[in-house]
Amino acid sequence: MAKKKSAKLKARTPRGFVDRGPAELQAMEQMLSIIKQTYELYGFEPVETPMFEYTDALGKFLPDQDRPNAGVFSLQDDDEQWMSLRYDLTAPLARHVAINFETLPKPYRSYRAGYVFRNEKPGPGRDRQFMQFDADTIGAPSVSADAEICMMASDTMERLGIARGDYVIRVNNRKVLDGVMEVIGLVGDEHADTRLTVLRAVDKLDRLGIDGVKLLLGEGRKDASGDFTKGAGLGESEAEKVLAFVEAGAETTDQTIENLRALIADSKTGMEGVEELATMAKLFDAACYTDGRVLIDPSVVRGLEYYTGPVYEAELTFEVKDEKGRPVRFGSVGGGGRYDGLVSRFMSQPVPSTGFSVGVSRLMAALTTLGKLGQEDVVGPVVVCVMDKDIDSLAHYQAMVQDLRTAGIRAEMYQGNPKQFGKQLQYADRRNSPCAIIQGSQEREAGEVQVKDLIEGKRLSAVIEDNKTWRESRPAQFAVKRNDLVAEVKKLLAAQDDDRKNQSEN
RNA sequence: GCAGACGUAGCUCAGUUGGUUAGAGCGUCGGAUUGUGGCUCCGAAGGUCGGUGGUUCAAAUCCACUCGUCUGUACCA
Repeated sequence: MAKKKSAKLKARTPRGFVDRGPAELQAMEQMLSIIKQTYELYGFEPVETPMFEYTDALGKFLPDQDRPNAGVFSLQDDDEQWMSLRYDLTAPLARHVAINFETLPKPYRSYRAGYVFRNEKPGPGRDRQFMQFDADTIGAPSVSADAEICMMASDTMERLGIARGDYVIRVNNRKVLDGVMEVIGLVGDEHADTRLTVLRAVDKLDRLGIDGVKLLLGEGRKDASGDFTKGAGLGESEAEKVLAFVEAGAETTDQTIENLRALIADSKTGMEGVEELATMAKLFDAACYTDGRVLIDPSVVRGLEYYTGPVYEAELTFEVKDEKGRPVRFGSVGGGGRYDGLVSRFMSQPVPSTGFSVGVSRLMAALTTLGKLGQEDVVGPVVVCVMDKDIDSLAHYQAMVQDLRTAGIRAEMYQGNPKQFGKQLQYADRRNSPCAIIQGSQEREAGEVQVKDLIEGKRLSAVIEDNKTWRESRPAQFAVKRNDLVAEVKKLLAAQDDDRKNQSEN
Protein backbone atom coordinates (compact mmCIF):
# COMPACT_ATOMS: atom_id res chain seq x y z
CA MET A 1 0.00 0.00 0.00
CA ALA A 2 2.64 2.44 1.02
CA LYS A 3 4.62 1.43 -2.03
CA LYS A 4 1.89 2.76 -4.29
CA LYS A 5 2.47 6.31 -3.09
CA SER A 6 6.12 6.27 -3.97
CA ALA A 7 5.22 5.58 -7.59
CA LYS A 8 3.56 9.00 -7.77
CA LEU A 9 5.57 11.33 -9.96
CA LYS A 10 7.04 14.45 -8.41
CA ALA A 11 5.91 17.44 -10.48
CA ARG A 12 8.83 19.79 -11.05
CA THR A 13 10.61 21.85 -13.67
CA PRO A 14 14.25 21.18 -14.49
CA ARG A 15 16.43 23.40 -12.33
CA GLY A 16 16.99 26.83 -13.76
CA PHE A 17 13.80 26.63 -15.85
CA VAL A 18 10.53 28.30 -14.89
CA ASP A 19 6.87 28.42 -15.88
CA ARG A 20 5.33 31.81 -16.62
CA GLY A 21 1.75 32.76 -15.75
CA PRO A 22 -0.62 35.20 -17.44
CA ALA A 23 0.45 38.27 -15.42
CA GLU A 24 4.11 37.78 -16.27
CA LEU A 25 3.37 37.04 -19.91
CA GLN A 26 1.24 40.16 -20.19
CA ALA A 27 4.04 42.25 -18.73
CA MET A 28 6.58 40.69 -21.08
CA GLU A 29 4.39 41.25 -24.15
CA GLN A 30 4.11 44.88 -23.17
CA MET A 31 7.87 45.20 -22.84
CA LEU A 32 8.69 43.41 -26.06
CA SER A 33 6.26 45.58 -27.93
CA ILE A 34 7.91 48.78 -26.68
CA ILE A 35 11.41 47.56 -27.57
CA LYS A 36 10.23 46.43 -30.99
CA GLN A 37 8.67 49.82 -31.71
CA THR A 38 11.88 51.57 -30.75
CA TYR A 39 14.06 49.36 -32.91
CA GLU A 40 11.71 49.72 -35.88
CA LEU A 41 11.74 53.46 -35.50
CA TYR A 42 15.49 53.29 -36.04
CA GLY A 43 14.95 51.33 -39.26
CA PHE A 44 15.67 47.80 -38.08
CA GLU A 45 13.76 44.83 -39.51
CA PRO A 46 12.92 41.49 -37.90
CA VAL A 47 14.47 38.11 -38.59
CA GLU A 48 14.16 34.79 -36.79
CA THR A 49 16.69 31.99 -36.56
CA PRO A 50 16.25 28.53 -35.00
CA MET A 51 16.98 27.67 -31.38
CA PHE A 52 19.44 24.98 -32.48
CA GLU A 53 22.63 25.60 -34.42
CA TYR A 54 25.52 23.36 -35.31
CA THR A 55 27.89 23.73 -32.43
CA ASP A 56 30.79 25.02 -34.51
CA ALA A 57 28.59 27.83 -35.88
CA LEU A 58 28.19 29.18 -32.35
CA GLY A 59 31.92 29.69 -32.05
CA LYS A 60 32.34 27.01 -29.44
CA PHE A 61 34.83 24.26 -29.84
CA LEU A 62 33.36 20.83 -30.25
CA PRO A 63 32.23 19.48 -26.89
CA ASP A 64 34.71 17.28 -25.05
CA GLN A 65 34.02 13.65 -24.66
CA ASP A 66 33.79 14.13 -20.90
CA ARG A 67 31.76 17.30 -20.64
CA PRO A 68 29.82 17.77 -23.87
CA ASN A 69 27.51 20.26 -22.18
CA ALA A 70 29.91 22.67 -20.48
CA GLY A 71 28.24 26.04 -20.80
CA VAL A 72 25.93 25.09 -23.64
CA PHE A 73 23.27 22.43 -24.07
CA SER A 74 24.55 20.17 -26.80
CA LEU A 75 23.48 16.94 -28.38
CA GLN A 76 24.56 14.80 -31.26
CA ASP A 77 22.26 14.50 -34.27
CA ASP A 78 21.69 11.06 -35.80
CA ASP A 79 24.36 11.84 -38.36
CA GLU A 80 26.70 12.39 -35.41
CA GLN A 81 27.06 16.12 -35.94
CA TRP A 82 27.05 18.16 -32.74
CA MET A 83 24.32 20.73 -32.37
CA SER A 84 23.65 23.15 -29.51
CA LEU A 85 20.90 25.35 -28.18
CA ARG A 86 21.87 28.96 -28.93
CA TYR A 87 23.42 30.82 -26.00
CA ASP A 88 23.03 34.26 -27.55
CA LEU A 89 21.42 35.77 -30.64
CA THR A 90 24.54 37.25 -32.20
CA ALA A 91 26.33 34.13 -33.38
CA PRO A 92 23.20 32.74 -35.08
CA LEU A 93 22.70 36.08 -36.81
CA ALA A 94 26.25 36.02 -38.11
CA ARG A 95 25.55 32.59 -39.56
CA HIS A 96 22.30 33.82 -41.13
CA VAL A 97 24.05 36.76 -42.72
CA ALA A 98 26.81 34.55 -44.10
CA ILE A 99 24.23 32.32 -45.79
CA ASN A 100 22.21 35.21 -47.23
CA PHE A 101 25.04 37.61 -47.85
CA GLU A 102 24.26 38.07 -51.55
CA THR A 103 20.63 39.07 -51.14
CA LEU A 104 20.68 41.11 -47.93
CA PRO A 105 20.95 44.89 -48.25
CA LYS A 106 24.07 46.26 -46.62
CA PRO A 107 24.35 47.74 -44.13
CA TYR A 108 21.83 45.20 -42.88
CA ARG A 109 19.84 46.33 -39.84
CA SER A 110 18.00 43.54 -38.08
CA TYR A 111 16.37 42.82 -34.73
CA ARG A 112 15.01 39.70 -33.06
CA ALA A 113 13.80 38.53 -29.68
CA GLY A 114 14.10 35.02 -28.41
CA TYR A 115 14.97 32.67 -25.63
CA VAL A 116 18.60 31.68 -25.23
CA PHE A 117 19.98 28.85 -23.12
CA ARG A 118 23.00 28.55 -20.88
CA ASN A 119 24.03 25.39 -19.14
CA GLU A 120 25.44 26.79 -15.93
CA LYS A 121 24.60 27.17 -12.28
CA PRO A 122 21.26 28.97 -11.92
CA GLY A 123 20.64 31.51 -9.18
CA PRO A 124 17.90 33.91 -8.19
CA GLY A 125 17.17 36.10 -11.19
CA ARG A 126 19.40 33.91 -13.27
CA ASP A 127 17.69 31.09 -15.14
CA ARG A 128 19.13 28.74 -17.69
CA GLN A 129 16.56 29.94 -20.22
CA PHE A 130 16.02 33.65 -20.62
CA MET A 131 14.98 36.16 -23.23
CA GLN A 132 17.16 38.57 -25.13
CA PHE A 133 16.20 41.28 -27.59
CA ASP A 134 18.96 42.07 -30.07
CA ALA A 135 19.58 44.72 -32.71
CA ASP A 136 22.55 44.61 -35.05
CA THR A 137 23.97 46.60 -37.94
CA ILE A 138 26.03 44.45 -40.25
CA GLY A 139 28.36 45.81 -42.89
CA ALA A 140 28.84 49.24 -41.32
CA PRO A 141 32.52 49.94 -40.61
CA SER A 142 32.15 53.39 -39.03
CA VAL A 143 31.73 53.96 -35.32
CA SER A 144 28.74 56.14 -36.16
CA ALA A 145 26.85 52.83 -36.36
CA ASP A 146 28.01 52.06 -32.82
CA ALA A 147 27.02 55.51 -31.63
CA GLU A 148 23.58 55.09 -33.14
CA ILE A 149 23.05 51.82 -31.34
CA CYS A 150 24.06 53.37 -28.02
CA MET A 151 21.54 56.14 -28.52
CA MET A 152 18.89 53.61 -29.43
CA ALA A 153 19.70 51.67 -26.26
CA SER A 154 19.19 54.87 -24.30
CA ASP A 155 15.86 55.55 -26.02
CA THR A 156 14.75 52.01 -25.29
CA MET A 157 15.40 52.43 -21.57
CA GLU A 158 13.39 55.61 -21.41
CA ARG A 159 10.49 54.29 -23.44
CA LEU A 160 10.32 51.39 -21.01
CA GLY A 161 9.74 53.91 -18.26
CA ILE A 162 13.20 54.13 -16.71
CA ALA A 163 13.81 57.74 -15.79
CA ARG A 164 16.82 59.62 -17.05
CA GLY A 165 19.46 59.30 -14.38
CA ASP A 166 18.22 55.86 -13.28
CA TYR A 167 20.24 54.24 -16.03
CA VAL A 168 23.38 54.91 -18.02
CA ILE A 169 24.85 53.59 -21.24
CA ARG A 170 28.55 53.21 -20.57
CA VAL A 171 30.90 53.09 -23.52
CA ASN A 172 34.47 51.92 -23.89
CA ASN A 173 36.65 50.54 -26.65
CA ARG A 174 38.42 47.22 -26.84
CA LYS A 175 41.35 48.81 -28.66
CA VAL A 176 41.90 51.13 -25.72
CA LEU A 177 42.09 48.12 -23.41
CA ASP A 178 44.54 46.47 -25.79
CA GLY A 179 46.54 49.70 -25.77
CA VAL A 180 46.87 49.58 -22.01
CA MET A 181 48.17 46.02 -22.23
CA GLU A 182 50.72 47.21 -24.75
CA VAL A 183 51.82 50.07 -22.52
CA ILE A 184 52.49 47.75 -19.58
CA GLY A 185 54.31 45.30 -21.81
CA LEU A 186 51.77 42.49 -21.93
CA VAL A 187 52.07 41.71 -25.64
CA GLY A 188 52.33 38.44 -27.49
CA ASP A 189 50.76 35.03 -26.99
CA GLU A 190 52.84 34.20 -23.95
CA HIS A 191 51.00 36.89 -21.96
CA ALA A 192 47.49 36.02 -23.14
CA ASP A 193 46.52 34.51 -19.78
CA THR A 194 47.76 37.51 -17.84
CA ARG A 195 45.91 39.90 -20.14
CA LEU A 196 42.74 37.96 -19.45
CA THR A 197 43.29 38.12 -15.71
CA VAL A 198 43.87 41.87 -15.86
CA LEU A 199 40.70 42.44 -17.87
CA ARG A 200 38.69 40.31 -15.46
CA ALA A 201 40.05 42.31 -12.55
CA VAL A 202 39.04 45.58 -14.21
CA ASP A 203 35.59 44.17 -14.92
CA LYS A 204 35.02 43.69 -11.18
CA LEU A 205 35.49 47.35 -10.33
CA ASP A 206 31.88 48.13 -9.48
CA ARG A 207 31.56 45.08 -7.23
CA LEU A 208 34.90 45.00 -5.43
CA GLY A 209 35.90 48.64 -5.60
CA ILE A 210 39.26 50.05 -6.51
CA ASP A 211 41.07 48.28 -3.65
CA GLY A 212 39.73 44.88 -4.69
CA VAL A 213 40.88 45.46 -8.24
CA LYS A 214 44.29 46.49 -6.96
CA LEU A 215 44.65 43.19 -5.10
CA LEU A 216 43.58 41.21 -8.13
CA LEU A 217 46.12 43.00 -10.31
CA GLY A 218 48.84 42.08 -7.84
CA GLU A 219 49.11 38.92 -5.78
CA GLY A 220 45.46 38.08 -5.37
CA ARG A 221 42.49 38.55 -3.11
CA LYS A 222 40.86 36.61 -0.33
CA ASP A 223 37.06 36.90 -0.12
CA ALA A 224 34.74 36.79 2.87
CA SER A 225 34.46 32.99 2.83
CA GLY A 226 38.25 32.70 2.90
CA ASP A 227 38.47 31.59 -0.70
CA PHE A 228 41.51 32.92 -2.50
CA THR A 229 41.52 34.28 -6.03
CA LYS A 230 44.90 34.36 -7.70
CA GLY A 231 45.88 37.77 -9.09
CA ALA A 232 47.61 38.83 -12.27
CA GLY A 233 50.95 39.31 -10.52
CA LEU A 234 51.68 42.73 -12.02
CA GLY A 235 54.47 44.87 -10.65
CA GLU A 236 53.76 48.07 -8.72
CA SER A 237 54.16 50.49 -11.61
CA GLU A 238 52.20 48.34 -14.08
CA ALA A 239 49.33 48.00 -11.64
CA GLU A 240 49.37 51.75 -11.07
CA LYS A 241 49.07 52.34 -14.80
CA VAL A 242 46.11 50.03 -15.12
CA LEU A 243 44.43 51.66 -12.13
CA ALA A 244 45.08 55.12 -13.51
CA PHE A 245 43.44 54.00 -16.70
CA VAL A 246 40.43 52.54 -14.91
CA GLU A 247 40.01 55.83 -13.07
CA ALA A 248 40.46 57.96 -16.17
CA GLY A 249 36.73 58.65 -16.31
CA ALA A 250 36.32 62.35 -15.52
CA GLU A 251 33.65 65.00 -15.05
CA THR A 252 33.47 65.79 -18.72
CA THR A 253 33.82 63.55 -21.73
CA ASP A 254 36.52 65.80 -23.14
CA GLN A 255 38.56 65.42 -19.98
CA THR A 256 38.15 61.63 -20.03
CA ILE A 257 39.42 61.51 -23.60
CA GLU A 258 42.36 63.75 -22.67
CA ASN A 259 43.25 61.45 -19.76
CA LEU A 260 43.19 58.43 -22.02
CA ARG A 261 45.34 60.13 -24.67
CA ALA A 262 47.97 60.85 -22.07
CA LEU A 263 47.98 57.30 -20.72
CA ILE A 264 48.05 55.47 -24.01
CA ALA A 265 50.16 57.75 -26.16
CA ASP A 266 52.73 54.99 -26.66
CA SER A 267 50.31 52.54 -28.22
CA LYS A 268 49.16 52.88 -31.80
CA THR A 269 46.18 50.55 -31.31
CA GLY A 270 45.30 52.35 -28.11
CA MET A 271 45.29 55.75 -29.77
CA GLU A 272 43.09 54.38 -32.54
CA GLY A 273 40.61 53.35 -29.88
CA VAL A 274 40.75 56.71 -28.16
CA GLU A 275 40.07 58.48 -31.43
CA GLU A 276 37.08 56.22 -32.03
CA LEU A 277 35.78 57.11 -28.59
CA ALA A 278 36.32 60.78 -29.35
CA THR A 279 34.34 60.46 -32.57
CA MET A 280 31.50 58.71 -30.78
CA ALA A 281 31.54 61.33 -28.03
CA LYS A 282 31.15 64.05 -30.62
CA LEU A 283 28.15 62.28 -32.12
CA PHE A 284 26.55 61.81 -28.69
CA ASP A 285 27.08 65.46 -28.00
CA ALA A 286 25.57 66.56 -31.28
CA ALA A 287 22.45 64.54 -30.53
CA CYS A 288 22.39 65.79 -26.92
CA TYR A 289 22.91 62.36 -25.32
CA THR A 290 25.78 63.49 -23.11
CA ASP A 291 23.43 64.71 -20.37
CA GLY A 292 24.03 61.58 -18.31
CA ARG A 293 22.45 59.17 -20.72
CA VAL A 294 25.59 58.00 -22.49
CA LEU A 295 28.95 58.05 -20.77
CA ILE A 296 32.50 57.26 -21.83
CA ASP A 297 33.78 54.93 -19.12
CA PRO A 298 37.19 53.24 -19.41
CA SER A 299 36.32 50.56 -16.84
CA VAL A 300 33.78 48.82 -19.07
CA VAL A 301 35.15 45.49 -20.24
CA ARG A 302 32.31 43.29 -21.58
CA GLY A 303 32.68 39.98 -23.38
CA LEU A 304 36.27 38.91 -23.64
CA GLU A 305 35.76 36.69 -26.63
CA TYR A 306 34.75 38.42 -29.82
CA TYR A 307 34.47 42.19 -29.46
CA THR A 308 36.94 44.15 -31.56
CA GLY A 309 36.11 47.85 -31.15
CA PRO A 310 33.59 49.89 -29.16
CA VAL A 311 31.84 48.04 -26.33
CA TYR A 312 28.85 49.29 -24.38
CA GLU A 313 26.73 48.34 -21.46
CA ALA A 314 23.31 49.45 -20.24
CA GLU A 315 23.29 49.71 -16.49
CA LEU A 316 20.59 50.54 -13.97
CA THR A 317 22.00 52.88 -11.36
CA PHE A 318 19.27 53.02 -8.73
CA GLU A 319 19.06 50.73 -5.74
CA VAL A 320 16.03 48.92 -4.45
CA LYS A 321 15.44 46.93 -1.29
CA ASP A 322 14.63 43.25 -1.49
CA GLU A 323 12.13 41.45 0.77
CA LYS A 324 14.70 41.33 3.53
CA GLY A 325 15.41 45.04 3.28
CA ARG A 326 18.87 44.60 1.80
CA PRO A 327 19.84 46.91 -1.03
CA VAL A 328 19.97 45.26 -4.43
CA ARG A 329 21.55 46.65 -7.56
CA PHE A 330 20.28 45.34 -10.82
CA GLY A 331 23.40 46.42 -12.65
CA SER A 332 23.82 45.44 -16.25
CA VAL A 333 20.62 44.85 -18.19
CA GLY A 334 22.08 44.83 -21.66
CA GLY A 335 25.24 45.26 -23.64
CA GLY A 336 26.96 44.91 -26.92
CA GLY A 337 29.76 46.06 -29.11
CA ARG A 338 31.56 45.76 -32.40
CA TYR A 339 32.43 42.28 -33.60
CA ASP A 340 34.22 42.66 -36.91
CA GLY A 341 35.42 39.07 -36.97
CA LEU A 342 32.23 37.16 -36.31
CA VAL A 343 30.63 37.02 -39.76
CA SER A 344 33.92 36.78 -41.59
CA ARG A 345 34.58 33.44 -39.87
CA PHE A 346 32.22 32.04 -42.50
CA MET A 347 33.52 34.12 -45.39
CA SER A 348 36.62 35.23 -47.23
CA GLN A 349 35.96 38.93 -46.76
CA PRO A 350 35.74 41.20 -43.73
CA VAL A 351 32.23 42.09 -42.54
CA PRO A 352 32.29 44.86 -39.94
CA SER A 353 29.34 44.57 -37.55
CA THR A 354 28.01 45.98 -34.33
CA GLY A 355 25.08 45.08 -32.14
CA PHE A 356 23.30 45.39 -28.83
CA SER A 357 21.36 42.95 -26.70
CA VAL A 358 18.75 43.72 -24.05
CA GLY A 359 18.47 41.19 -21.23
CA VAL A 360 14.69 41.15 -21.25
CA SER A 361 14.25 38.80 -18.32
CA ARG A 362 16.51 40.72 -15.99
CA LEU A 363 15.17 44.08 -17.08
CA MET A 364 11.66 42.84 -16.48
CA ALA A 365 12.50 41.95 -12.90
CA ALA A 366 13.85 45.45 -12.42
CA LEU A 367 10.84 47.16 -13.98
CA THR A 368 8.47 45.09 -11.88
CA THR A 369 10.28 46.16 -8.73
CA LEU A 370 10.19 49.75 -9.91
CA GLY A 371 6.41 49.43 -10.29
CA LYS A 372 6.60 50.25 -13.97
CA LEU A 373 5.35 46.87 -15.06
CA GLY A 374 3.04 44.06 -14.07
CA GLN A 375 0.99 46.23 -11.73
CA GLU A 376 -2.30 45.88 -13.57
CA ASP A 377 -4.21 42.66 -13.10
CA VAL A 378 -5.07 40.45 -15.98
CA VAL A 379 -8.77 41.14 -16.59
CA GLY A 380 -10.76 37.96 -17.05
CA PRO A 381 -13.64 37.19 -19.39
CA VAL A 382 -17.32 37.92 -18.80
CA VAL A 383 -18.75 34.70 -17.37
CA VAL A 384 -22.24 33.63 -18.38
CA CYS A 385 -23.56 31.47 -15.57
CA VAL A 386 -25.52 28.28 -16.14
CA MET A 387 -28.68 28.11 -14.04
CA ASP A 388 -30.68 25.52 -15.96
CA LYS A 389 -29.08 22.58 -17.65
CA ASP A 390 -31.73 21.75 -20.23
CA ILE A 391 -30.79 22.05 -23.88
CA ASP A 392 -32.99 25.07 -24.55
CA SER A 393 -31.49 27.06 -21.69
CA LEU A 394 -27.95 26.14 -22.68
CA ALA A 395 -28.72 27.41 -26.16
CA HIS A 396 -29.81 30.73 -24.67
CA TYR A 397 -26.60 31.03 -22.64
CA GLN A 398 -24.56 30.12 -25.68
CA ALA A 399 -26.32 32.81 -27.69
CA MET A 400 -25.42 35.43 -25.06
CA VAL A 401 -21.78 34.41 -25.19
CA GLN A 402 -21.89 34.56 -28.96
CA ASP A 403 -23.39 38.07 -28.93
CA LEU A 404 -20.70 39.29 -26.55
CA ARG A 405 -17.90 37.75 -28.58
CA THR A 406 -19.29 39.21 -31.78
CA ALA A 407 -19.10 42.61 -30.12
CA GLY A 408 -15.45 41.92 -29.33
CA ILE A 409 -16.00 41.25 -25.62
CA ARG A 410 -14.08 38.40 -24.06
CA ALA A 411 -16.73 35.99 -22.79
CA GLU A 412 -17.33 32.38 -21.87
CA MET A 413 -20.09 30.13 -20.64
CA TYR A 414 -19.32 28.33 -17.40
CA GLN A 415 -18.14 24.87 -18.41
CA GLY A 416 -17.70 23.33 -14.99
CA ASN A 417 -20.28 21.41 -13.02
CA PRO A 418 -23.23 23.84 -12.74
CA LYS A 419 -24.76 21.99 -9.80
CA GLN A 420 -23.75 24.60 -7.28
CA PHE A 421 -24.37 28.09 -8.40
CA GLY A 422 -22.00 29.58 -5.85
CA LYS A 423 -19.09 27.79 -7.51
CA GLN A 424 -19.76 29.64 -10.73
CA LEU A 425 -19.44 33.04 -9.12
CA GLN A 426 -16.40 31.85 -7.21
CA TYR A 427 -14.88 30.83 -10.53
CA ALA A 428 -15.70 34.20 -12.10
CA ASP A 429 -14.18 35.93 -9.08
CA ARG A 430 -10.97 33.95 -9.43
CA ARG A 431 -10.73 34.73 -13.10
CA ASN A 432 -10.96 38.39 -12.12
CA SER A 433 -14.01 38.70 -14.34
CA PRO A 434 -15.51 42.16 -14.77
CA CYS A 435 -19.04 40.81 -14.44
CA ALA A 436 -21.19 37.69 -14.45
CA ILE A 437 -24.38 37.24 -16.46
CA ILE A 438 -27.22 35.43 -14.72
CA GLN A 439 -30.48 34.24 -16.22
CA GLY A 440 -32.84 31.84 -14.47
CA SER A 441 -36.41 30.99 -15.44
CA GLN A 442 -37.76 34.11 -13.74
CA GLU A 443 -35.55 36.40 -15.79
CA ARG A 444 -36.15 34.49 -18.98
CA GLU A 445 -39.89 34.89 -18.67
CA ALA A 446 -39.42 38.62 -18.22
CA GLY A 447 -37.04 38.80 -21.18
CA GLU A 448 -34.27 39.99 -18.87
CA VAL A 449 -30.84 39.02 -17.59
CA GLN A 450 -29.03 39.93 -14.38
CA VAL A 451 -25.68 41.66 -14.76
CA LYS A 452 -23.53 41.31 -11.67
CA ASP A 453 -20.65 43.78 -11.38
CA LEU A 454 -18.01 41.71 -9.62
CA ILE A 455 -15.54 44.54 -9.12
CA GLU A 456 -18.05 46.84 -7.45
CA GLY A 457 -19.44 43.87 -5.52
CA LYS A 458 -16.01 43.14 -4.13
CA ARG A 459 -15.80 46.70 -2.87
CA LEU A 460 -19.21 46.43 -1.19
CA SER A 461 -18.30 43.16 0.51
CA ALA A 462 -15.99 45.08 2.80
CA VAL A 463 -18.93 46.64 4.66
CA ILE A 464 -21.27 43.64 4.73
CA GLU A 465 -20.56 41.29 7.59
CA ASP A 466 -23.03 38.50 7.80
CA ASN A 467 -23.48 36.05 5.04
CA LYS A 468 -27.24 36.27 4.90
CA THR A 469 -27.26 39.98 4.08
CA TRP A 470 -24.47 39.49 1.61
CA ARG A 471 -26.40 36.86 -0.27
CA GLU A 472 -29.79 38.44 -0.17
CA SER A 473 -28.82 41.99 -0.99
CA ARG A 474 -27.21 40.84 -4.22
CA PRO A 475 -24.74 43.71 -4.27
CA ALA A 476 -23.87 45.53 -7.47
CA GLN A 477 -26.37 43.54 -9.45
CA PHE A 478 -29.00 44.87 -11.83
CA ALA A 479 -31.48 43.59 -14.38
CA VAL A 480 -31.37 44.60 -18.04
CA LYS A 481 -33.42 43.62 -21.06
CA ARG A 482 -31.95 40.64 -22.88
CA ASN A 483 -31.71 42.75 -26.03
CA ASP A 484 -29.67 45.39 -24.24
CA LEU A 485 -27.17 42.88 -22.84
CA VAL A 486 -24.26 43.76 -25.11
CA ALA A 487 -24.74 47.50 -24.77
CA GLU A 488 -25.02 47.33 -20.97
CA VAL A 489 -21.93 45.13 -20.60
CA LYS A 490 -20.02 47.47 -22.86
CA LYS A 491 -21.02 50.40 -20.68
CA LEU A 492 -19.94 48.57 -17.55
CA LEU A 493 -16.57 47.59 -19.01
CA ALA A 494 -15.92 51.17 -20.09
CA ALA A 495 -16.75 52.45 -16.61
CA GLN A 496 -14.44 49.89 -14.96
CA ASP A 497 -11.71 50.79 -17.42
CA ASP A 498 -11.96 54.47 -16.47
CA ASP A 499 -11.80 53.51 -12.80
CA ARG A 500 -8.60 51.58 -13.33
CA LYS A 501 -7.04 54.47 -15.20
CA ASN A 502 -7.94 56.94 -12.48
CA GLN A 503 -6.54 54.65 -9.84
CA SER A 504 -3.22 54.12 -11.58
CA GLU A 505 -2.85 57.88 -11.88
CA ASN A 506 -3.20 58.37 -8.13
C1' G B 1 34.09 24.65 -10.33
C1' C B 2 35.39 25.88 -4.89
C1' A B 3 33.68 26.99 0.31
C1' G B 4 29.82 27.34 3.98
C1' A B 5 24.65 26.91 5.73
C1' C B 6 20.16 24.37 5.20
C1' G B 7 16.54 20.06 3.36
C1' U B 8 9.86 17.74 7.92
C1' A B 9 2.38 18.33 4.17
C1' G B 10 1.18 22.55 -1.80
C1' C B 11 3.44 27.04 1.41
C1' U B 12 5.66 28.95 6.25
C1' C B 13 7.47 26.31 10.13
C1' A B 14 7.16 23.22 15.38
C1' G B 15 9.02 18.42 16.73
C1' U B 16 12.39 17.91 24.06
C1' U B 17 17.96 13.31 25.76
C1' G B 18 17.31 8.74 20.00
C1' G B 19 11.42 6.21 22.52
C1' U B 20 3.96 4.74 21.14
C1' U B 21 0.14 6.37 15.57
C1' A B 22 5.25 12.98 13.22
C1' G B 23 2.02 18.23 14.58
C1' A B 24 0.23 23.60 13.80
C1' G B 25 -1.12 27.82 10.82
C1' C B 26 -2.12 29.12 5.90
C1' G B 27 -3.74 27.01 1.32
C1' U B 28 -6.74 22.97 -1.19
C1' C B 29 -11.29 20.05 -1.34
C1' G B 30 -16.30 18.99 0.77
C1' G B 31 -20.48 20.73 3.80
C1' A B 32 -23.61 24.50 6.63
C1' U B 33 -26.12 27.44 1.72
C1' U B 34 -29.51 22.41 -4.63
C1' G B 35 -30.60 31.23 -7.08
C1' U B 36 -25.29 34.50 -5.48
C1' G B 37 -18.21 35.68 -4.65
C1' G B 38 -16.34 37.97 0.76
C1' C B 39 -16.81 36.83 6.36
C1' U B 40 -17.98 32.77 9.97
C1' C B 41 -18.55 27.65 11.56
C1' C B 42 -17.95 22.18 10.76
C1' G B 43 -15.41 18.22 8.26
C1' A B 44 -11.82 15.76 4.94
C1' A B 45 -7.70 14.84 2.01
C1' G B 46 -2.63 15.64 1.93
C1' G B 47 4.15 12.99 4.71
C1' U B 48 8.60 6.30 2.48
C1' C B 49 10.75 13.49 7.67
C1' G B 50 15.31 14.88 0.16
C1' G B 51 17.65 9.83 -1.26
C1' U B 52 20.86 5.50 -0.19
C1' G B 53 23.62 2.89 3.24
C1' G B 54 25.27 2.38 8.39
C1' U B 55 25.10 2.54 14.17
C1' U B 56 21.04 0.97 17.64
C1' C B 57 16.22 -3.14 20.95
C1' A B 58 14.53 1.63 18.69
C1' A B 59 16.39 7.07 13.92
C1' A B 60 12.90 12.96 11.50
C1' U B 61 16.82 13.01 15.53
C1' C B 62 23.54 10.08 15.47
C1' C B 63 27.40 8.77 11.30
C1' A B 64 28.94 8.29 5.98
C1' C B 65 27.90 9.09 1.08
C1' U B 66 24.66 11.29 -2.47
C1' C B 67 21.04 14.69 -4.56
C1' G B 68 18.73 19.43 -4.10
C1' U B 69 18.22 24.63 -2.32
C1' C B 70 20.42 29.17 -0.52
C1' U B 71 24.80 32.49 0.40
C1' G B 72 29.71 33.90 -0.97
C1' U B 73 33.38 33.14 -4.73
C1' A B 74 35.08 31.67 -9.76
C1' C B 75 33.39 31.55 -14.87
C1' C B 76 29.90 34.12 -18.06
C1' A B 77 29.79 34.09 -25.20
